[in-house]
Amino acid sequence: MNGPDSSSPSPASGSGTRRRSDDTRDAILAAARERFAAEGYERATIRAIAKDAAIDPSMVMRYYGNKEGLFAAAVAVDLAMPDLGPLPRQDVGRVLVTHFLGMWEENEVLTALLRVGATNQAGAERMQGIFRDQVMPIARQVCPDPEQVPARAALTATQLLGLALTRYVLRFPPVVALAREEVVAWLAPTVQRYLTAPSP
Amino acid sequence: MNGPDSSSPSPASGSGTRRRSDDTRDAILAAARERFAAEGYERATIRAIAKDAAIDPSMVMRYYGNKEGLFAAAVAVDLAMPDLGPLPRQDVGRVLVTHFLGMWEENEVLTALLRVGATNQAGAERMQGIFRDQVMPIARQVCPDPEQVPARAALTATQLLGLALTRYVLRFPPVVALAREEVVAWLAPTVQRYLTAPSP
DNA sequence: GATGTTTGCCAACGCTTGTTGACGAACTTA
DNA sequence: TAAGTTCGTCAACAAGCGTTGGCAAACATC
Repeated sequence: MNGPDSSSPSPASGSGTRRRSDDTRDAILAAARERFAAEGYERATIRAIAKDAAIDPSMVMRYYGNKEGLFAAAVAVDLAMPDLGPLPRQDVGRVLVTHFLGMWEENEVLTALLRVGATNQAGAERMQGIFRDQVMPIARQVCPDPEQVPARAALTATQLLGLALTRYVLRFPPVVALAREEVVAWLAPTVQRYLTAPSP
Repeated sequence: MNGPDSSSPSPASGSGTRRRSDDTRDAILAAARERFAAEGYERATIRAIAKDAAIDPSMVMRYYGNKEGLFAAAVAVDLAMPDLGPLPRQDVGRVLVTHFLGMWEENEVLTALLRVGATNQAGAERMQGIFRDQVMPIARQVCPDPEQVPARAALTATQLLGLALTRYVLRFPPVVALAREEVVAWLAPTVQRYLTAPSP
């Protein structure tokens, strides 16, 4: 049998011997991430990704089934959210904005996901899932009223994703020009207020 | 001669007789706006737009030259920014957020532009132009220090575009669920601070 | 009524896309 | 060494794309 190899044996994970083709698989994923981040879903063609990875386009199909499967495999996001429990309440804004900026600048997957999410339904749903599973839980740690958690997490998302959009996707010059500390100094109070301040 | 008719005689403008084909032109633009807003640049095909407008695809080419020309003609954005001069300083945040929300909900062109801007270079540059020509000037009316105008306008853009992104493009459920008054109540102080508060 | 222009449809072009299947080389196992 | 599996290339496909040019009907002008 020679299917699309949907049972990927987690090559990077410690256990399991590394297969001979895993270098190729990794090269494909790296190229895919780069293309998706730079051009979005439709314009990142399988042929271009294969060329970047220096292999034949049909290999992409064999290892990831189809383009959708490649995208799903390429963008696996772990925001690695910090634990806000043992933190002074007044620091959560600064810590979150700092963490968010760091994450975004070292990880092109996030830009890829945002670019794709803007035009692709599957991409948008993926982002919704990340928000629900990784952002809302940490909001639950600091929100005064549990009932307000979704709304407060949502407000935080508007500010942080708006920063990512204008800085890393649209690249508005004055947003790009801001130093990281400036961004933190301005945005931290906003996030702080959305998460912890009493309702207006 | 029978060129792409680049000298469009502004049919809707009061002066100038309305040509026989202007209904077709308008139908094309309306269909294009809808498709671009719903699917982004690449997936909004000329064939689909023509079908929506109930005409032949070749008509689109004759009237707008090519797909790029169609996009340029379809998304002409006027934010109709209010004059902040005769306004109490403490009201600018609320007025701007309210205006922004209204604009965005009655005008699908804005969603089209944001969706396209995320994957298309021309779209991103168009957004930069709107920010530069329509947003920065009104920031200039209320900013204390002229030198800080770009940065403060940029911060405002991160918040407002982040709201548009999560509410109208990605459609995060908790953001969609917010009532307009809630959005204004939460975001107005943020915008107010970005534009008028002393630097942090 | 004849002439020229405008409006629209039709058929086709060249190209790119995702995707498939056959086949040889490289490697593994016995 | 022999058999079987894995890895990779090549050539091709069907479909869809933006785009083009020709031609017929509708209209305007004289």
